[in-house]
Amino acid sequence: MQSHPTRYWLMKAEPDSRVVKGKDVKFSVDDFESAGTTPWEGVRNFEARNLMREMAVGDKILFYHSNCKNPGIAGFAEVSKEAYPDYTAWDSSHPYFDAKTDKDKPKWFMVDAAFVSRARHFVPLSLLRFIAGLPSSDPPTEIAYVGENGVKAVKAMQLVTRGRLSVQRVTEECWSVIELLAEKGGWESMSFTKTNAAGIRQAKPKAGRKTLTRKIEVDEATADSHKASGLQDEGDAGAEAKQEVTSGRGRKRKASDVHQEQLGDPDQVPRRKSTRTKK
DNA sequence: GCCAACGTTGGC
DNA sequence: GCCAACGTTGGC
Repeated sequence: MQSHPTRYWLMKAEPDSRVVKGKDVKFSVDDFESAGTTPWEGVRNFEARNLMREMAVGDKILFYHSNCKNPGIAGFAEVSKEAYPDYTAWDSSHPYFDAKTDKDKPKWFMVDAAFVSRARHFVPLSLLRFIAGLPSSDPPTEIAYVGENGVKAVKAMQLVTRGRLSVQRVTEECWSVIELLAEKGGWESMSFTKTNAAGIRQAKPKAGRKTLTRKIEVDEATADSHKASGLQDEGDAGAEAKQEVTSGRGRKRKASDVHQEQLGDPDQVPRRKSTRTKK
């Protein structure tokens, strides 16, 4: 039934409890497994939204644990319902209510995702970063089975090169590598946490941005949440594809991610899919 | 339209 | 909890 080839995506959720407006937004692989199918609500980022609108039933999803002690891919899922308006944006009691949208012209969308399986071996981000930092395309012996193409695929993952988008496109090669890693494991004896074995990681540039300038005292007031909600319009901006990253402050990227989520029914526990919510 | 400030994401 | 990365807002 799909009129086009299956596509692959990576979607993040936060497995640790975090209370937002009185509701715990945590959504771990355990929660996902229990829920079976869940609406991916709360995404309030244009690029992430646009990607969800490209999803078709049957597309595969890498379920990622974000903003936690041990981030990484915890399971597999698939799109079970195409994008439709995210009704939580109209729920004024909801943490991610967006007063700027109206039902006649939905701005935010969500898809339904169905849990498929857990990763037999949790695939930590640290492993992916380690692979991405390898000097060549030769995988270490422990995971020789991923092959050179596998290493190349990981090196190109947005999860590694970009990071912040909570809904990302993933190549078929990448999907295969993650699936293999999750199935076979083998890196248990390696140590690449933090400084990781090769010390790779992206070293950080140090001079970078000047954002540091700001650190003022912000009162963390609770800001209204409206701010980020976006105002851009929906028009689809979609595509923006790439842009350059200018140096200095003005970087420009394009989209971003962000989503959060919320709850579904009053009875149900709210689940968060996205990573970070705003405070 | 540019760019500085700001607020958030999210790894560590 | 810290802070780097970066999207977004808003002044000009």
